[in-house]
Amino acid sequence: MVLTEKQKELIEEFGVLNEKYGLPPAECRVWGLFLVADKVELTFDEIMETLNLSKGGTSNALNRLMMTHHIEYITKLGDKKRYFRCKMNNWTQMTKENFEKFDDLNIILKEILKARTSKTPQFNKDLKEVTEFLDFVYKEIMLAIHKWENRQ
Amino acid sequence: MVLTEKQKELIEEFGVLNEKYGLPPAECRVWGLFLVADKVELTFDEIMETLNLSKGGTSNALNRLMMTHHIEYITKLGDKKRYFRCKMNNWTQMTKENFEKFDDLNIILKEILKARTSKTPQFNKDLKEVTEFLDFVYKEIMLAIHKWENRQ
DNA sequence: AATTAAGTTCAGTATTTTGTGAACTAAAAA
DNA sequence: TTTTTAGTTCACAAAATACTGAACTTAATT
Repeated sequence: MVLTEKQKELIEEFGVLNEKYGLPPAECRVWGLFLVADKVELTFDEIMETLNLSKGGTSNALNRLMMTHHIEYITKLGDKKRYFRCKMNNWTQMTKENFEKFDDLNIILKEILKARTSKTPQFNKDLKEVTEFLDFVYKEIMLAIHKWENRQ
Repeated sequence: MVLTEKQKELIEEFGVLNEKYGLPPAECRVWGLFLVADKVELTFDEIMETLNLSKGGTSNALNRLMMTHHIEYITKLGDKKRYFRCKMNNWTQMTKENFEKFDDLNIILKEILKARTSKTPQFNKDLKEVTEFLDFVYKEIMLAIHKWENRQ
């Protein structure tokens, strides 16, 4: 598969952004390829050749993307190959999970607050307010997602 | 400064969580120390000794935490030392910035959508819906933060 | 039964990221 | 003016991460 310069550029841009969130470069590029490619279904070899990845690297990236539910594969009768494709119906789920991780921070902050000395009342009050703020934002986000899911 | 086992544990827990978001371990521990310590103002040497960090490592961690506005320092007349402390009044700002980074993803997805082939209408429709979802959630989050900032 | 196809696994390498500690700077104290 | 204090800088070492490619597995085909 031949990519246009624009497609390559978008893959890299998408990659750099996701690397910031801890994904390995190869995995980002594979995910990005699914988003920019002119076809929806891609085979192992196509991905490997288009991105100049090794077999091991390709295998690893695809399996990680499947574990995180970003992609899936389908099979075709009388064909041994797998056809991989991007899952587009799980973004609200994915986003929800992301914000749940954001709530983990608040859980630890509340634990910290509970364990703090009483000798620093102003600090404790400030920290309490932070946890209240995070609680509030988290609830509003979940409400917003719920609102989206139940729209007509 | 001597820490209780509980304090040490909380520092590590807070550290592991923040390492997931790309912060170096030493920096996470320093930040965590400010959150669990029985004092609000800590000196360079206190931090270094309490966490068994090197001078360079301590200097680097403190400067990075200052650049990201997580901590600040005050000085005292007739005292050369700096007294570092955690900034607790910038969490709404910090949170806002975090969500702006979340919006960057949507900006790229919209670019990708614009550049896509017209031969994959279902995929394009799905991707468009993702961007609309992300738009919606982002707006609701900003609204929520605004609501919090303007509460009485 | 041998060969091919489609991928997996893993040892080793390359790269990047972190942290150390000694040498350095700049200001204050002796 | 020398010494001490408070911290910075930077070369190097250690550790973690990511990728490659060859050997392997499993199933299908010849």
